[in-house]
Amino acid sequence: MCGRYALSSPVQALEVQFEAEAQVLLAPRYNIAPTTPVPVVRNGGAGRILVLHRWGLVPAWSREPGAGAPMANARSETVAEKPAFRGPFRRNRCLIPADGFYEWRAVPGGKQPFFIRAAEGVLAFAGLWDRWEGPEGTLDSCTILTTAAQGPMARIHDRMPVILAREAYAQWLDPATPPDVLKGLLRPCPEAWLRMHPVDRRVGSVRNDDPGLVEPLPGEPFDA
DNA sequence: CCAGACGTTGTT
DNA sequence: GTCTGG
DNA sequence: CCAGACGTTGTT
DNA sequence: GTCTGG
Repeated sequence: MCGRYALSSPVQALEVQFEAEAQVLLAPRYNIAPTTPVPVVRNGGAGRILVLHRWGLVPAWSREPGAGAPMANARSETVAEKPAFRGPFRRNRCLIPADGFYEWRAVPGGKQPFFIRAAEGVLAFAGLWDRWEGPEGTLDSCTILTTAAQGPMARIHDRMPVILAREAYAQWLDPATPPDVLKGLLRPCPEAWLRMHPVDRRVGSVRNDDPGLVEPLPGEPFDA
């Protein structure tokens, strides 16, 4: 699963890695939660753009945005069939940049959060977006695809975000890519792309947002 | 035909 | 919007 | 994802 | 316990 992540890389670095034109300014964020606006890379009029979408998909046919359960994630195994995701899977695919993401492991007496970061550069989550239009205006929203966790990740949690290689960005974003090719991209990424370590429980509260959240927790036994 | 649903996760 | 259930 | 809230009535 | 907010 992926329900909290961090992105502090400068927007210029994102423009280079994703070959996209940023249409927003970004402040560093170390505790990004569902329902907040997040940067996504998607096709714009003339090329790739980096824009903000609400994290938690609101389908175009929703009666009220915010009604119904939050859809921060979509299972990659069923995304092509589920009514809420099928349309966006065909037409509205996006990349969601992240330095890394948090997962919580149940331990006696509570939950221990871990930060799983990119071994190098910035991660690209596979995402979908949709546009809801109501009387009050337009809401662009997005969701992060998940897949089975593999390797050391699996000791913390059984799901993880789909993370794409740079070589896959164009295929994922191209509306003409056949569904069977897309499905081939929806796999757990190689273990070598990730590093992980326990972090302070402060990350649990979304009110906390500082660089200390992603730092390794001193003295914490780490057998993941 | 119309009405109603449309999601994931973790925990028990 | 599109599918399912009645 | 976790943290935090969770309510009505009548009176001013 | 369950929903809402971030």
